[in-house]
Amino acid sequence: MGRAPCCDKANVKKGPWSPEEDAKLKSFIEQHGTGGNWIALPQKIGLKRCGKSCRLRWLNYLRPNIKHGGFSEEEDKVICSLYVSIGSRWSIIAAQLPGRTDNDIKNYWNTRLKKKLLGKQRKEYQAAGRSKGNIMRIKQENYCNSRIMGGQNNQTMSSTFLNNQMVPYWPELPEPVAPFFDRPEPAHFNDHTSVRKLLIKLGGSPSSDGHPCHGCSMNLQCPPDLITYSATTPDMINQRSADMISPSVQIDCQFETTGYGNAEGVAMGIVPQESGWFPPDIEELMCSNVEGSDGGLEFLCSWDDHMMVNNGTQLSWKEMSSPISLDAAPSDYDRLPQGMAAFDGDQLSSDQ
DNA sequence: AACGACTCCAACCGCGTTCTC
DNA sequence: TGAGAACGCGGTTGGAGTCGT
Repeated sequence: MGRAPCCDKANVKKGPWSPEEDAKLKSFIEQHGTGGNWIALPQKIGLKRCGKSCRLRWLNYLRPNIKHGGFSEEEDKVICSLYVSIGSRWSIIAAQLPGRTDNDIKNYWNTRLKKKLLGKQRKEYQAAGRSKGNIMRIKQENYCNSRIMGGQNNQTMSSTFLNNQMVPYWPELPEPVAPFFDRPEPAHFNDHTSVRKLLIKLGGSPSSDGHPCHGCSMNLQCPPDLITYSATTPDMINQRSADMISPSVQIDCQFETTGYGNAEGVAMGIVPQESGWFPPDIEELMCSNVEGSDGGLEFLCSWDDHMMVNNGTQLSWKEMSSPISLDAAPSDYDRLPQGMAAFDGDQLSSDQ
């Protein structure tokens, strides 16, 4: 038995909203709130719209204090940083950018930001005319230096982020174990995942031999086989997963994680190092993030270190106290009871 | 001016999660 | 406790606008 439709599809209007419909919806919600039931709301107002459509329209367009377009550099950085950390969880990212909606950020990322980053990096690579090996070596040194210099604790990261001085500290969110065999084959290039991995890579740098910290003066232990790891059976994967979260490898190998996590939120998963895993243009880009470029990704380098390591100790998700509020996401607006006027007033007055 | 390619974004769709009874 | 309803989210699509030829 399939899922019941949320509304009578035959009797609902679809497509762009008219100014009259907008006015009706806005006026009603401002006066009465949503009543906690989007499905019933269109009937109350006399709109021939699906409740879900009303909700979307309100959240993405009619809600007070919505900003459209004109993303700042700071916002770009926050989006990229959070994308690296948590992936395409647009609602969480949106919660950190006041006035932005998840849909807006998603569109911005897919249509502009991603291309902007890719385009810049390609140009610089072509202009630099450097060999991949040289660039990787430079970047690796850069990464290791930043790692050695790193040492900020949670609190410092929190305050600097809140002052907009630095990209945020954002721990890996816990996810169900996503085994390594989930990674796409080269022939099935997964754009979201791969671009994210790319950003992670640009934020740090593996060495050419596959060890992320080869030559680094810190005593980092990261078995090379974890980097070029491959497993073909669930048993192998489980065993490797257990290995992965042992204390000796957690800290260093986090840098190469895909963002997957185990139940405790300890990130697991390895970005494949084999040449040819990324498509040619992405591989080219991966090698083009040279020191001193203004491609806009350098901030990821220092941030990745801090993101994963706190005073030399791997923290689980539960142990971390994110400075970024997960509450008060824009979508919480519609949960407000009828007495939402106070909230509205505060929001509006602070914005005017 | 006309046309096709491309870009952008509002809106839709489907599915996992949460809530309610 | 389980089923159905509703919510919330991320991926995708359609079409209007823009650009290049």
